[in-house]
Amino acid sequence: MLDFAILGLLMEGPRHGYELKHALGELGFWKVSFGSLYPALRRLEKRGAIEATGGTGRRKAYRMTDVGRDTFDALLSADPDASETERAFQVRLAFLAHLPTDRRVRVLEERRTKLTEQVKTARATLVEARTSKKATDRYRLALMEHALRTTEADIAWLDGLVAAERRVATTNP
Amino acid sequence: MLDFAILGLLMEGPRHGYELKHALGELGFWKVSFGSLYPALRRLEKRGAIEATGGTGRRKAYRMTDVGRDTFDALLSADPDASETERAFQVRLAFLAHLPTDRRVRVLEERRTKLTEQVKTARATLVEARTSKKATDRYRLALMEHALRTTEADIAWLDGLVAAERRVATTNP
DNA sequence: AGACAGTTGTATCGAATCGATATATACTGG
DNA sequence: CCAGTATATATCGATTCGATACAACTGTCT
Repeated sequence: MLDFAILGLLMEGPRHGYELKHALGELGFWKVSFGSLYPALRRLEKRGAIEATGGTGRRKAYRMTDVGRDTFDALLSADPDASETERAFQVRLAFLAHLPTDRRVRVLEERRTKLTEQVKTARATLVEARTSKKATDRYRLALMEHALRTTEADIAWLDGLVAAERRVATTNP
Repeated sequence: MLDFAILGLLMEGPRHGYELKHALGELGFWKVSFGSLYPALRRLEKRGAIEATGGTGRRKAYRMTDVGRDTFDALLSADPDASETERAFQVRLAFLAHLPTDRRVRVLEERRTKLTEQVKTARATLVEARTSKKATDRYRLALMEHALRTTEADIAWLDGLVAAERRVATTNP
């Protein structure tokens, strides 16, 4: 996933490691560590997906290669299977603009489906915990409720994104 | 952190691996993998914190030892440093009831402080992104906004927990 | 009874990621 | 000019992940 994210960022021009880390961090959902980042850059370089261009001073700027662009397109277009992680989805979302509208909506709706199932089981678990003979710990109940509410909020957010996408699609056909 | 979580769950009685995985999953914030769980059990057993008691059939139930109880207390009482992870906090929260009220409030408020700082920088980043010359990608903006709103919701949630804690403290002094 | 499918349960492998730490250069305020 | 902070790359060991294998137990259909 980190490889995907790096490639996505490099699509907009050369960057060096530190910049990539900050750019990722700014998205708000992943403060990637140097221990992940630099090995990832090495990985991508070895595969020929990126190449180092002498940066200013001690900086080592990397830029995309044709292989890299192909790799990125492949990762972006691969339809997300059910086992896709929260983080994987968010990275995909960050670069969703590279896909055509209909594909975007599909990605969003698949995620929605998954979250809806999660909410269903979470609700069941919560009911179980509340009606259970032996009282569940107050803080653990709070954690469950919070997780549930957060997921519901995520669904609402997705709905907003889908609506926006459809709006753009109709006004700009 | 997994070790901490396992110990916390075992505080309430013997459990076997599969049960521990499900119990953790039910809390809603961590679907731990077998690849993490079984090595962790091995780790704890080697340290003498837990011991296997012959479970039914192929099950291997583990129970706490005195060493384990001490380890758990130490982990629980150690005041969380600033670098504490989201997940570390949530695990701590799951077992917060083992601490006295004043310590509980302190844990919650330290977390609150941290999230408040996060909100501050996230807001700044967002303003920067919106007013920047080169327009930021729509989906990346959406990700930032969502991360911000989620964090704000987390803060409100924490406030609720603190309020509840104080209520309990005064009605039940 | 027997066969077959699904759930339960433990285990292990390689790879990705983390968190801490080391080190060194550039910038900035006093 | 010096001290402190931000920038920047790098590496280490340990943790966690995701996939997979496999075995035993629990039905259920015939």
